[in-house]
Amino acid sequence: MWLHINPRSVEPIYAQIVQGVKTATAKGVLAPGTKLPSVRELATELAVNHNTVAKAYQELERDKVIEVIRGRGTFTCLGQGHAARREERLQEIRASVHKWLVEAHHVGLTSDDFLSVVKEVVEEWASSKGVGEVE
Amino acid sequence: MWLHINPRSVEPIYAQIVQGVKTATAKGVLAPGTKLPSVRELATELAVNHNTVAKAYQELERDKVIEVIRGRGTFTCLGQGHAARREERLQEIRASVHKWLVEAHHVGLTSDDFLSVVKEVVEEWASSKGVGEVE
Amino acid sequence: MWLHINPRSVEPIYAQIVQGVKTATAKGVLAPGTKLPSVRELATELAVNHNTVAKAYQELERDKVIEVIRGRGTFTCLGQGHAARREERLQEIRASVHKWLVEAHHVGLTSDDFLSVVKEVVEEWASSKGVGEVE
Amino acid sequence: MWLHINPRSVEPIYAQIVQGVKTATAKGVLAPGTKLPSVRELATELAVNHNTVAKAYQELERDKVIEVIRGRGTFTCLGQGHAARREERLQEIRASVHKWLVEAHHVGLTSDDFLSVVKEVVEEWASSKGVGEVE
DNA sequence: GTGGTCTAGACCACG
DNA sequence: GTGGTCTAGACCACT
Repeated sequence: MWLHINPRSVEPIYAQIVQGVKTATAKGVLAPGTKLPSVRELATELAVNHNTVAKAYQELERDKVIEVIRGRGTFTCLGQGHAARREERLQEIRASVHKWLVEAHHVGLTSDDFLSVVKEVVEEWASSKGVGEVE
Repeated sequence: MWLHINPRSVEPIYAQIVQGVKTATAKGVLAPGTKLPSVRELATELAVNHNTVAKAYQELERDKVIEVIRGRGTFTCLGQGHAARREERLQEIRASVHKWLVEAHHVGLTSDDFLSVVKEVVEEWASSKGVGEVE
Repeated sequence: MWLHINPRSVEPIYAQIVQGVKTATAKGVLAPGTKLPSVRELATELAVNHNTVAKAYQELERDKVIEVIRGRGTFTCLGQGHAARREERLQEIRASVHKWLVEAHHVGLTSDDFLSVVKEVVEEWASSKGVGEVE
Repeated sequence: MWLHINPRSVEPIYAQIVQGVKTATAKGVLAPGTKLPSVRELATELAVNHNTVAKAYQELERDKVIEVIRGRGTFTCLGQGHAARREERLQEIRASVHKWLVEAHHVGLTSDDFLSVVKEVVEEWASSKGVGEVE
């Protein structure tokens, strides 16, 4: 299964599902056009309430990550994402980086240390992205 | 004032205070050993509930960013932070970077674009850090 | 083919069929008395469930847009519509206009802008109506 | 009360709330910055579940019609709406007008009759908008 | 007291 | 069987 949930996390379950699906589609683990499990299927599989999954799916649909085709089910979108929210996201990214940069300094890491960590994650991402991708 | 709060933000106010103090100390705007306003002073100044400020101060004390000296007041710490929570923070940073990397991809940004944004923020930070710093 | 269905739309498929047939008859693309494809024919052609087409045909028959002659097939009606439901429809139109007027204001359009858009659509309709019309 | 709900309507209750608040703000019945009743207050007043109200408020917040100020409550936004979704809305308006134009013809109304009805609603709106408005 | 999240169980429209 | 909506009641974080 390409999706794992931690019900103990502070992160809401529905948000974990959203994040998981976004990650899977961005990585290519879920190719564009793939059918997702139904709301109730995924709910039983993850042992959560179906409303929780429904909320996640609705948010994903709003973000154009998935789409519902009436009577057939839910599928990952082909043209993933739209640039409309790009600037919005960039601001959020900047705020987040700034925040973690401060935290890093408070545990004795330099800006360079911080950058190394980021690069590390990006590289790990790049390599994992290859796996299972169609392209 | 070196601290600004936005009650409209999704970010909890107490977290904004924590973040603000950490930023100010990391930048050197608040030199080590500086006296901070009392809980009630800061509360009236920011027009927030004093419990909110108290919660922020508690968290800052736990993170060894500030220390309370009974009868004298609250002061920024000398030794900035401790390495104890370093690994914990690193994991959080990795999780955050991963998350935003996914979001970046979903608005059509490449990993390189993402890295550029991060570098940009880090550089901006480095330059602003110089200002007002004692070191 | 004078009828196109989009299974991705939020609009139910049966409603799209109803709307499509109504548009075609109103425009004169389907002259009064024209034979429509059978439920099963249309179903296979549109690649939808035949229950869906049947539901659409039932609604169209209720609205006196088409009539079923047993053993012969389904035909578009001669007298286009009846005034019985007129007041009902007028109320629905008013509600819809009101709703979209509000939405228009919320994206910064004035009432005049709104009216212009409506006129534009009406004119476009008038011109397209001429094509293929018998009258 | 500026908000009335019909639990028997086909329209979902949460959508009626959304529509009601949007109408009230667009008309000026709710001036920008006005405090809305809390989720639970409104829920008891309308005799619906608080989750239903919460869903409506969340949608209104996503549409930037209202905003939540932490611990103080929910308020109508000052700068109402953003032009970002304007083209999207215009397309929806066009589709809706087209649809109702067809329906109008099927009950024997001409395009001019239709336009009259629209104008009527717009004028009624304009006059009611004056009432209670600050401007 | 504010909104946010989650569960459990129900009903409905659609295909 | 698909998702969408609603209720009732619970817990939690924030102010």
